[in-house]
Amino acid sequence: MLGDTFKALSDETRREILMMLRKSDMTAGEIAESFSTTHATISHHLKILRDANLVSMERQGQNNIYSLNTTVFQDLLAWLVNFKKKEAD
Amino acid sequence: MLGDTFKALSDETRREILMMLRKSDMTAGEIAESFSTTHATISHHLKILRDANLVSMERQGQNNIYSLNTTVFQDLLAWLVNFKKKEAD
DNA sequence: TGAATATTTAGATATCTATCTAAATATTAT
DNA sequence: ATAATATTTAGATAGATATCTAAATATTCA
Repeated sequence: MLGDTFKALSDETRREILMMLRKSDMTAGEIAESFSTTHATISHHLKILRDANLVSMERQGQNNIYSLNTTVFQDLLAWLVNFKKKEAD
Repeated sequence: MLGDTFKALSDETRREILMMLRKSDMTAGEIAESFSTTHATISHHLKILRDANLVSMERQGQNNIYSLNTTVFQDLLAWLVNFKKKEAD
């Protein structure tokens, strides 16, 4: 749902997480260490990003590895472009 | 702030308001009548859209006329495109 | 098996948000 | 000036959200 995408993107911490994941995949721990909040809080944010399909997760041993999921960004881009197109009519 | 944009867009009612304003400018009353909520509630949503610079308002007699503000959409588009560009590096 | 490590889940709390009703403000018309 | 109309603001409330601590789960290693 589009609302979930926007809601997920409305939080600064989550946007920063996405920015970090542009460079490379990261474990939950690596992500969490970049912030001053607890790991539990970051885990919560990661769940929201997962639910919004903005990231995907893969278990690798003890680690959960997170990576960027570009599909939804494309959907968002499509929504915006379409929005502007109709506006031009 | 980008967060305000996403926050404003995360609400379904507000997205619908923006959709309506693509077709033509509207008074607060006209907008409110399209929803089953109270005028007060719509007024609240309109304020959030105004604060996020997604719409602008002009007083005309007894009416407040709302219109779409495209600048922020462009900013958003730019953010998204830039996001994807860095990702491709 | 049991300890150590990585991560998530549960439960609590404080803040934020969407909504309502009622009141306030501003404009027009009688 | 008073009433009617359009809109917003104030105050209240229920539900959502970000954060914390503590506990649970899963995996690795000695």
